[in-house]
Amino acid sequence: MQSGFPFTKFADRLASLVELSSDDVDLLAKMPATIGHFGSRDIVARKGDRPTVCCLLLQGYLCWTVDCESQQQITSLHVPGDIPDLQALSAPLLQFDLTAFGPVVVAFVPHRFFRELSEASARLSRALSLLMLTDVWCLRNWICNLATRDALARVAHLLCELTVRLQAIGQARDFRFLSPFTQTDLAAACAISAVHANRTIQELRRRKLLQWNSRTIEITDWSGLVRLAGFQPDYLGLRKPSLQEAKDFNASLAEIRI
Amino acid sequence: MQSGFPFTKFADRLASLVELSSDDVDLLAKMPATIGHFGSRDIVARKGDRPTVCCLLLQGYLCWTVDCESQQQITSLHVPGDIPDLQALSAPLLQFDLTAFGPVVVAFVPHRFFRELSEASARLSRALSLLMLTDVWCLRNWICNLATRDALARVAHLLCELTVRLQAIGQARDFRFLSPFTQTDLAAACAISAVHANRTIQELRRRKLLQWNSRTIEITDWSGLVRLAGFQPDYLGLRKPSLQEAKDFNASLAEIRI
DNA sequence: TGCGCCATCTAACAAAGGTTAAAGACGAAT
DNA sequence: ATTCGTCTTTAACCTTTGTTAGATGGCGCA
Repeated sequence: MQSGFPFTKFADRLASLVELSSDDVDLLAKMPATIGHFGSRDIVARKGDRPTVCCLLLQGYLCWTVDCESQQQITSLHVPGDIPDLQALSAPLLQFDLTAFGPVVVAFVPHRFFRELSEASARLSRALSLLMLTDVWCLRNWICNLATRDALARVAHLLCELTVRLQAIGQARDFRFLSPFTQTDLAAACAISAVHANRTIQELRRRKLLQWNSRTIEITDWSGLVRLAGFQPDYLGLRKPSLQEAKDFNASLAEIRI
Repeated sequence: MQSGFPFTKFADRLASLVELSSDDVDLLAKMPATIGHFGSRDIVARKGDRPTVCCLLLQGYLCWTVDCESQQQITSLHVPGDIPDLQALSAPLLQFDLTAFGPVVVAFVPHRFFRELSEASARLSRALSLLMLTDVWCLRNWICNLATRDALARVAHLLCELTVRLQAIGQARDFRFLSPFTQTDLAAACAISAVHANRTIQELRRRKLLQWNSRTIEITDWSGLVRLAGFQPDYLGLRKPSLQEAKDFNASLAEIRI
């Protein structure tokens, strides 16, 4: 299972951003990688580190976190296929902690490999740049989320983003996915208190937008959730109109139920 | 005044991050630039644009803004010497608006020039990477600021960051600087209402931490402001310990007053 | 000189969300 | 099966901040 696995995960993610040729995929297949396993809350890379490898996330979730004013704050969220520390490639001093949520598998890939990729293929170089850029877009959007939405819409928006990003890598096609996040984690991401996170989830449940039971989240009314959140996924840089696909899927679900 | 001016501004900024050799400065001096002037609230580059030049800020302030839920949100702040759209170099699709605050002078510099710089000098390449990276660090810190501090500390933190960044480029040495920002702008940056921004500023004045009159801000108690904000400037990546310098300066001021 | 515009300021009230504390619920380990 | 710890849920109360609306003040311009 392990052999070839890391690069396909990454190829899927890049393919969600740009169209890849078979030459590109051949180049990616040469990726040297060391596999690492982590448990929930393990810190994969720490503030102050100067790693010479990037973390390609294969399974689970990684978040950039920071202990600020005596509470942990989540500043971004990464799904399999992402390389959270790609932008640190040429200036590898970490200013934040990279924390695992749930059981996590990563591939450590030498910085050198990505530099060689960039030189070997203009398209791959562009793809890597886009990958970095979407992280920045996500950060600005995260700021916008915290700044302009109330707790309910904020949580809804986070779940919309998570769903679409999972769908872009072929997961959560049925709007259902496993989540290692506790309500306290959700609170740390959305900058609300844990108690209010609970109130908010219950309100989302009451509105029949989702179910969230014991580590499984299911979005039961996608277009309702999108409307509540004011979610516009263009900032994710995704090639496919996942939202439209999703709407179609949801519509078909609705038909079945009627 | 115009000739040579753009590159010195930029060299100052890079020198705040890494030590530059005279060769590096010679390379920077070859920077081709077109000067542009903008008025307050002008949009220098717009969401959806695909520019082939970067914006080197020479005078005034540029902010990345986004109209989200019918209100303008500021997601980052840039001072002279910064290149707000440097990270868009290789994937130049803009997802946000770059807005001028106050009268602004920029130098438009072709993307090509920065690619050539990176190839010509490893140190300059590293400096450019650091410049991009500090933007990302600032974004994560901005998230942390919105998420973990109340309005008073949030405003204090923003002013601390602004002061240190200005000092790093040789401005605001005496903790006094011109500001084109209205209280409404401050509110848009800190995600508070304009009314509350006013209350907050008055509280900062009442505590004798600063004066803010008709476009001029003066920090009158730097260490008090730093303490209130819980400000730790390491995320700015600055080479010089500006904070220490500042503390010394403030201490000397205090002595004079006694 | 006076007008209009915009920024600042003030006050009263309303709403959203934080805090504390304690009670259930669930799962893992013994 | 029991116990422990963590996660979820509930309730009461309180603080911060938002909202609305109007007053004040400065500045450019006719």
